[in-house]
Amino acid sequence: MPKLMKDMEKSDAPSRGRSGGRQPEKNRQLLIDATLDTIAIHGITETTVSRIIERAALSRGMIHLHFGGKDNLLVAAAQAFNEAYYDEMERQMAGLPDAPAETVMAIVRADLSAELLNERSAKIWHACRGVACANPEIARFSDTRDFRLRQTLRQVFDRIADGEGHAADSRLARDATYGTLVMMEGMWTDFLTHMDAFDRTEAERIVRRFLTGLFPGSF
Amino acid sequence: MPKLMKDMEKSDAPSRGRSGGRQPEKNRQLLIDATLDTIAIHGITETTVSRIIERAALSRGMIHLHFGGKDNLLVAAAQAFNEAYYDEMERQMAGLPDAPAETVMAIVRADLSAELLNERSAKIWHACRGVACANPEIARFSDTRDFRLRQTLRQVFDRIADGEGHAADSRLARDATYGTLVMMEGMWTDFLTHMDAFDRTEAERIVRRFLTGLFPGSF
DNA sequence: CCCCTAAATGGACGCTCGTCCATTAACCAT
DNA sequence: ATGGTTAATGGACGAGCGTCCATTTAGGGG
Repeated sequence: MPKLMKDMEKSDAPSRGRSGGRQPEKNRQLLIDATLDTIAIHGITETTVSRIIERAALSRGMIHLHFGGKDNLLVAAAQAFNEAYYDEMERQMAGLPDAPAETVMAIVRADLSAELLNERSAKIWHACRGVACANPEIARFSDTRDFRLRQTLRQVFDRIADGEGHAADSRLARDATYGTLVMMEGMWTDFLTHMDAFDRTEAERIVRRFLTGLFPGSF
Repeated sequence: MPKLMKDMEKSDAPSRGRSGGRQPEKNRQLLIDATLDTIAIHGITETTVSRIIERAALSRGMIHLHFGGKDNLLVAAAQAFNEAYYDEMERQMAGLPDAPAETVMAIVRADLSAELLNERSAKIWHACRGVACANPEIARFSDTRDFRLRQTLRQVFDRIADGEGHAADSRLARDATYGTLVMMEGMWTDFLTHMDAFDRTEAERIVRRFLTGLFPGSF
């Protein structure tokens, strides 16, 4: 059937035709993207091999060839999703001044930004969380996300607490970290069910109110 | 096969044997319970008709007989789950003094109590949220839960804001409502993935810190 | 006591799932 | 050109899904 494009330009990259040729890396990525799209559109329950390969416009056997099965593909998709989250987070955080309070708010703002929190990502994130209960492989990636964010926030809050001289309240930085994370997670959940009514400005203001209460001198 | 217990005591209720007889209401409830259990144990993806009827120890046709199909059973189960949440919430709130701040903290404490927030309920809640994206019928019940909690909290926070004289900050009660809800939702999510490390005391303290920041005179 | 209604059974059905493999097509080294 | 290697195809397969219905069973009214 793919009789078209016999020998076309093999211009820019070595051993990589424009299309119709063999491109295992590209097809691998195509499958991952198609999987994430399908989860976002149809939900994890309705994410089937047939739907994924239809969306990727590839043949049925590709999943088995590149991933060895549907389960492994789901794991790879979850991993790719989490990496994309961090890449975008770091992109938004690049070149920021070193002011601790501003760092925290930048993290919050990035986490709630349209690039990171949107219909597609919220649905995928939620689906990953759901299957993570039964799939330790996927749980690992979801947890990594939490862990890195948690680490970063904790360090910054420790600095802020030191700066304000809250030696008396040993649990302050810890509570700030947990409270901030929990608020962001709750907002992702809320976004999922009230997408149209969600207001990023309002969401950010509420987190700031929380932090103002804990660190009056910094926020 | 159920040849046992031909005619036993038909004591307390009219036309209702102890067991082995015909009890449509009881079997309906049995199916709902079995469905929720299966979701909690195996996850929504692995919740099949076969597993449900196996757990309920009923025959295959019962689902079609009582609910007309698996989908309707899931809706009924989601509804029952939400009703159980509110029943328990009201049970814990019964006979409380009318102090506004105490009412808020009682709601938070109840929402985080072992009776309402446990492995089973967290998993079911999460699964319901997930399918709610694709199933408007289930979304209705999940939303009802939010709506009633939101209403109640908002009223109480309005009273508190009035009492403290925060007329200048028109968004205070609103932000307090949204922030409290979002924190509770985030904690349910966090509970799901870090069940062993979850600490109800700590969780409650963090919400209180948030509210102390907003209403220093009341919390 | 028997019959009628409704509850309950469980196997048969068609369908879709995920897996796998025999085959074909493309690329590279010779 | 040719042969070898690997990407890619798509249909076949058995298993399991949810639905449905012919049949059996229980219970109360005639």
